[in-house]
Amino acid sequence: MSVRLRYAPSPTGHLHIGGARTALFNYLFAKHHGGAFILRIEDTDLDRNVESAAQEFADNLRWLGIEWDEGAFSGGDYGPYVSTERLDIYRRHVDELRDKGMVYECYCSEDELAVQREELLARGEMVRYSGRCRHLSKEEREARIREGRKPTVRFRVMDDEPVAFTDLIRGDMIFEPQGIGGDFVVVKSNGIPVYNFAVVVDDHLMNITHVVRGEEHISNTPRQLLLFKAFGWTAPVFGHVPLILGADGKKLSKRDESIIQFIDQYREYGYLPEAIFNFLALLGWTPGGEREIFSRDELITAFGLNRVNRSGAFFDAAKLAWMNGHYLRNHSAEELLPLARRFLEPAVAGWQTPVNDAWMIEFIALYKDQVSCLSELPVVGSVLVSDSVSVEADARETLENEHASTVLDAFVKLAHAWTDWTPDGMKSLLKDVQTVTGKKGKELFFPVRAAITGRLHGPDLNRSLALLGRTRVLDRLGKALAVSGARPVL
RNA sequence: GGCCCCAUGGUCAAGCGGUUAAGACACCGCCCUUUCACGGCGGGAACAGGGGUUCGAAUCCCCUUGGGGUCACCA
Repeated sequence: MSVRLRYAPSPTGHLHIGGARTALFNYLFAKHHGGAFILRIEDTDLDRNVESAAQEFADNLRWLGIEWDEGAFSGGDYGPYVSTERLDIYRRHVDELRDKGMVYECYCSEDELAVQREELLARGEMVRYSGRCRHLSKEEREARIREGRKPTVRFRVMDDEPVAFTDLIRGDMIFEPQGIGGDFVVVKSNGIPVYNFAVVVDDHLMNITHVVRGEEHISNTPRQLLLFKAFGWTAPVFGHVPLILGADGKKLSKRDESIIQFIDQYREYGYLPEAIFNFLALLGWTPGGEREIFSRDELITAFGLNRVNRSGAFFDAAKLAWMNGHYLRNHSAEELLPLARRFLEPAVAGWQTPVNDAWMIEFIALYKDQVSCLSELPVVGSVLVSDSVSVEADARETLENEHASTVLDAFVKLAHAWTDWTPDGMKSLLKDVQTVTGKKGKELFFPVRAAITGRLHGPDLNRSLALLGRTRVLDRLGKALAVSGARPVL
């Protein structure tokens, strides 16, 4: 039988790196085994559902290159793929358990439950439901209904034997019946099933063979296993992946602002999906060996749950930045243009002469090797992209130096008549300046660079000059000359 | 607190009884370069502690310590 895995988020916010990583592991595992990857929306918590969140999940998953074979927003043979569209399915299954006497209505209020919980917690015991409504008589039930109480439906936990399963990542797991927490709620008082119930029904009906999810779900597993058993179904195989940790060493909280953790944010900063894909795959999993740059197909080929780590992993944004830079360097400026355009166009919006694609490609080529994301392009290249450039202290010092004025004066005079403003042309121009002034090396290049960019460091000077163009170069040289004072040699 | 999970450098991690304990990110130094960046070379930096088992433990077992997850009518 072919393998089927799913990613089943609840649409309560943005896709974050933890969720993306879970989706990715499911995807990689499914594809590795030639099986199906499914996207299901688990929206049983009506209060927390966020409009358009599901759509946003789908968009970001697609952007990352994590495509699903069936599921929400694309359909398939096992739909619907959204919990709230499956309510009647759940209802039928609750009825089935009720007929078997395996569930019962519970009329305890949330306040009453809270009091019991506090008591148990204070006593240091595992919180478990008392079973108070387990054996209510018909009269007692009717009395409660008359009080206006809306019941939940609880699953009757028979605490006679431990629940065990073999986790694909952690090995054998055994839960003593006491550790399950007593009869648990399966349908909320609003008639909507609880996640733990819905996933079981959905996973079975959708023929899910492997459930790969975060470690925080470990304690849910025995309850779900009990449900599978109650229905007489074969449970899927489980694999619990380690948590992604924040700087504090705790499970990454969506409210933790010390770290950028939403996929759409990385998208905004101009990260490449393939870099995030690669990075996330290696967070908590390793193919072994020393390599760490892998294409999507290579990851699919290499992936396996057996090499997933068991301990939590700190999310190292600096390494992601490095990896993204690596991918940037491996793309040509032409390839990057469509992605970089939205960052560059606003940056040059104030320019009198409109910049064309060729200009932007050359600009990208000049700077792409030193940035870690596309949004940094206009920042590192600000001296070429802005019309008001400040002169840094060391650059000013250079300009005030004696030979600077000599070089600049010669440059200006030659430049006025110069027609070839290409990088090669600029090379010849500088050569001529060298010939005329006798200055070379740093004495030649530093003053020119300082004059046109206001700083001593930057990318290739010839190309920078060509990009700036005649008008701007002449304009900036004029201003620089005012600083250094003319010492003509021509 | 109960239940459960985890433990190699600052971080990601290789290692599965015998290694000088890989590699990458970050950091530092040198080289390349007109400069910066890229790149190359080099450096500092780790097996939480204690008991076993064994000729021999980072590797296997136990305990301690530390960290984490979870205890909802949330997922």
